Amino acid sequence: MAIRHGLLALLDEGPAYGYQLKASFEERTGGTWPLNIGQVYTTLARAERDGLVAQLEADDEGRVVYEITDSGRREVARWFAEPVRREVAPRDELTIKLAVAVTAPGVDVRALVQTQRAETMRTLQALTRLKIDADPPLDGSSDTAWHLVLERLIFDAEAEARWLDHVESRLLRAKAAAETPDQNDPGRGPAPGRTPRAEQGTAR
Amino acid sequence: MAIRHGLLALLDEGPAYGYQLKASFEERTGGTWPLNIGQVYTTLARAERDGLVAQLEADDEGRVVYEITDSGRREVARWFAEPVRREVAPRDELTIKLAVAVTAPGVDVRALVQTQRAETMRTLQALTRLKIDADPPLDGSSDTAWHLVLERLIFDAEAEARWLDHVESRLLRAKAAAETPDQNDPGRGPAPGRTPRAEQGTAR
DNA sequence: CTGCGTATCTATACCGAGTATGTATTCGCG
DNA sequence: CGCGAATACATACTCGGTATAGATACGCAG
Repeated sequence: MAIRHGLLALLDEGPAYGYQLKASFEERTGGTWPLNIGQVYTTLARAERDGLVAQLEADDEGRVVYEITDSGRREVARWFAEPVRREVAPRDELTIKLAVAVTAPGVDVRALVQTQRAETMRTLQALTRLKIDADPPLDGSSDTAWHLVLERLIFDAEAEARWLDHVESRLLRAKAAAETPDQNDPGRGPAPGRTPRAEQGTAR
Repeated sequence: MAIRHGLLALLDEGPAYGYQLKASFEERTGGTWPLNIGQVYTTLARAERDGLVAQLEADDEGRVVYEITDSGRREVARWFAEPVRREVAPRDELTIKLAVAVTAPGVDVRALVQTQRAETMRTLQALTRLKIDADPPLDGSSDTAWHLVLERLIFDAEAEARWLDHVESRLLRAKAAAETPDQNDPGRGPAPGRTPRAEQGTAR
């Protein structure tokens, strides 16, 4: 519902038509998040269905202008007042991939991690370059939003890189533990020659 | 396509039916990502349509068993070999909210940030508690995957908290800069009245 | 042993986000 | 003039995700 609320918040600043909303939204995120125009119209249609916005009469050029309703205004206020709750963790493709990979036989997890790390660092560098180029408008200019978005992307990419390093060191430690099957770690080392969890889940 | 590939990778280890796949998937992520069973069937149906899996004859109990095809196997290999590329930044609700909030009139951004920070810290603590409880199976046990997932969630939550702090300090500096419009900050303060990088991305 | 709840198993309808495409008009510009 | 880009709206489609329905099997309390 992020898009819906975002558009609603824009409409809270005054009536607008679809294309205008698309442009406003993209401007605020510095083009980081291009919005498909079709999505704007369907989202507006759904918001209208739910009584959050209403169509005004078309303007001089025949454009369909939308206006926020009282109900919509309340919804925007609620959206801003309530924090985003991460009850269900967002499904991240990389995390899924690694979770499956470490438990699947015959997957070279270390290669996977290293390939991914290189890619993540590439992303991170591209973002950093963008940030340097676009440098710091310390004022309250309209670019602040775009900077915040950019910095969020950087923080996330850094977290991803750190996690990949962490995964790698964990893999190394697991490997070391497996290769020194002497005691000294009572009961932890898996029995050599067999893969734990040969069964799994829905035992038939 | 994360779900599709995840299920495909599971099928790469041997034929299975829908419910089994759901259970396997959830087991590998320690229940972090409950998978709606309906999604499994539709995903399997689409994968079958695309020639990645095929139905075997129903087993003794009449369950619909799927098998991966050669094409599917290639797809899995490709998935593991290629890194996840973040070409288009994922749309994060919080980031959208803040980007809109800082440019919207009449939104108390600092309150928003603080409310969100409290919520993020709550999430982070809950995750940390989980991690401590479930503690470290340093072996190659079946819990490794679940630990990785959990740690990823923690890293992400930490990044979010750090970002919120960063946003707050940026807001403070902007406020300070606005309240002391004297110089004394050579070259940093933007020329009053104009915004650098007015173009950028989707130039309006 | 009867029946109630829970787990297993499949299936379909629906929604929202996202993409692709089609169509028409306006506007800058060589 | 005309061509391409920008503006503007609309629809069809895919995919991930949720809700719900319905069927059978199983444990176990009364």
